[in-house]
Amino acid sequence: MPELPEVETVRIGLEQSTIGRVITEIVFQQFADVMGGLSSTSANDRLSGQMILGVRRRAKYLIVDLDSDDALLIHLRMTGRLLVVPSAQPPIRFEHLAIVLDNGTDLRFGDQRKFGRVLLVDRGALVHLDSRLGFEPLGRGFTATVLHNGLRRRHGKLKNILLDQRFVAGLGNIYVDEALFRARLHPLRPASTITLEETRRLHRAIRIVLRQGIANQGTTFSSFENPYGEQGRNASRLQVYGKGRTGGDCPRCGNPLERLVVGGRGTTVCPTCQPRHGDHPPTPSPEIVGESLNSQRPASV
DNA sequence: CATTACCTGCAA
DNA sequence: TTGCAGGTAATG
Repeated sequence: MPELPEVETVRIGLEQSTIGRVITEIVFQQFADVMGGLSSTSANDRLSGQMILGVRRRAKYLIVDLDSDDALLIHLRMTGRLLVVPSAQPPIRFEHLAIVLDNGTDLRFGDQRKFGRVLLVDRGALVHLDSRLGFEPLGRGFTATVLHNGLRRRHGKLKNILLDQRFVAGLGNIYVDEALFRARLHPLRPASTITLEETRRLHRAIRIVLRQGIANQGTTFSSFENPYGEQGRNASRLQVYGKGRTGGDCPRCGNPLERLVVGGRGTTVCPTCQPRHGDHPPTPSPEIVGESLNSQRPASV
């Protein structure tokens, strides 16, 4: 389930191996609509001969800048994969598109569930994308103050708002649950009631879990891999995500984790450490254990 | 605001 | 056989 750290991991991988390469051919495979209805002929006409100038990320989108005014706008959604492989290699699993490059490698896009897209867009059109996305949570503009101001004027459940890409762009289900746990905030907490002190914890937690995810090259829960087919190492660093289903215990207080549905998504909380109402500190003092949690934090990105 | 559609593999 | 997984757009 690619979220910001996974998409960033893919971006870094693509940057290392595709910049300066020229597209020689586009080959459509299983899913004809992977480019949003663009035909194979049109895709080849417009893309062949174009050089890849850079690979950017905005929220969970990848933007491959080309040397005309074009860009490839890629979203992996749930199960999309991008791999760099030798051109002679047979199609990857669920391959929908092969972008043949001039150095004997292909950029291959596959997606079991066909939610993901590789769109050819005018680069100028990206401002519209940008305008409907909120803060980059690792960007300079995303401060605790900004987060606090945003949360207090929103009404709704904290988790829903953190998942809203128009507010903060790049968080998904995994990292929201992790950030809320680290900040000791309940996902159902009305966002407008969050205090500045709590917001500072949340802000810090968001940045820590995302940076840790990137440093570990993403969370491989089932199928995520980087463009070279390597799995992410972050799954073992998760504190709560995925443990609620299996009856796991809170890594901070040892009580059983709880599973609920928030905004239609499976959610794991510690009912003790993430009290639903109020600003009371969790019953067991988190300080000592909390230090060891923080010690997992990787070098800043 | 919440729910459904989009898809498919896999666990229950 | 059912339903869950979840990012986003569309719909109620």
